[in-house]
Amino acid sequence: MILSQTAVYALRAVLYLAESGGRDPLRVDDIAGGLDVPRNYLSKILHVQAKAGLLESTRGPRGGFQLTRDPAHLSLAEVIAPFDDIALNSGCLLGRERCSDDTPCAAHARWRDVSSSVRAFLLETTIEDLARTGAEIVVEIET
Amino acid sequence: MILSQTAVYALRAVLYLAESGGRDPLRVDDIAGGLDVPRNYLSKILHVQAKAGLLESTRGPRGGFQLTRDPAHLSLAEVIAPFDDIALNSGCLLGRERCSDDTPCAAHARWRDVSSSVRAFLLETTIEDLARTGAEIVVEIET
DNA sequence: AGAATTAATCACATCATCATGATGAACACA
DNA sequence: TGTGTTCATCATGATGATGTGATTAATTCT
Repeated sequence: MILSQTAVYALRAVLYLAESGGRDPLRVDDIAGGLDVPRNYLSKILHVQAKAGLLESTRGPRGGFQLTRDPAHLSLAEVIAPFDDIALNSGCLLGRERCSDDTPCAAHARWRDVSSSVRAFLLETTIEDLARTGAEIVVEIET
Repeated sequence: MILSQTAVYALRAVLYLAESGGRDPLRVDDIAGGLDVPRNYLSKILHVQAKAGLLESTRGPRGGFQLTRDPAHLSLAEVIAPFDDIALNSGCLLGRERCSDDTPCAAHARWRDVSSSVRAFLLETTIEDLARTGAEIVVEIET
């Protein structure tokens, strides 16, 4: 899988918040229930996102989590960043050094194109893009 | 990382064999030493590749591992297959189902292009492609 | 046959990821 | 003030990926 389970949870939670209008905070219990994701695990993930500034958390009655950012200007990369290393090894697929710039292997240029297209996708796609035609968020993950 | 450590070891080992001419078998000790990779761990990996038919192993003196295939017709995908699931989730990035074909989200088509370009790269690039201008295989992996 | 060499295998150890249950800390509201 | 609600955090466990050391099995060569 290209994203860790944690990053997928993070994305789906942010998406869930974006699709819920975002007027009042949503509780962890509701988000976890809606996504069918482990509650306490999600709680930690949301906490990390709050510390990263993407979410605002409020405790006590009527508390919960809210987006602090406009989904139209929130990239997938930003949501993923606290969990997965997005660098995606822009150099060689195998982590070679001699293969970076000076003496590229025959596949080097093609790989660079491919890997940078993945990066570009994550940087340029917004949460709003995913939300549009808001297909329901489904549990099924490839085994 | 897009590939597991194990898959990277597998690729580098096959590459090492391809670059060594392949006339006589190479011992695990030599490959592991040349790549600076854990010996016994590599041994298991090579064993799996032998069972997959990519390598031939011979025991006893003058034994070791040899490629059974022409590097020019051996794709990265074939080398990786026994270790990493190459499927790369051709559907939605988030594993949604409703987002597959009928009601794609706004990002769906772009992601499908990106993910299929990764798949195409792995399927179409050969070991020989990597070996050409045979940049030395270096240990450094992005932390 | 016997000794040396080499892969194959076994038995663990270590670590990160993913996950659960219980408890603590902040907050709203009567 | 007190009570319930909610996030925050702690302690622990399960699992798989990665890695290590010792032993076994097959093969070659003398």
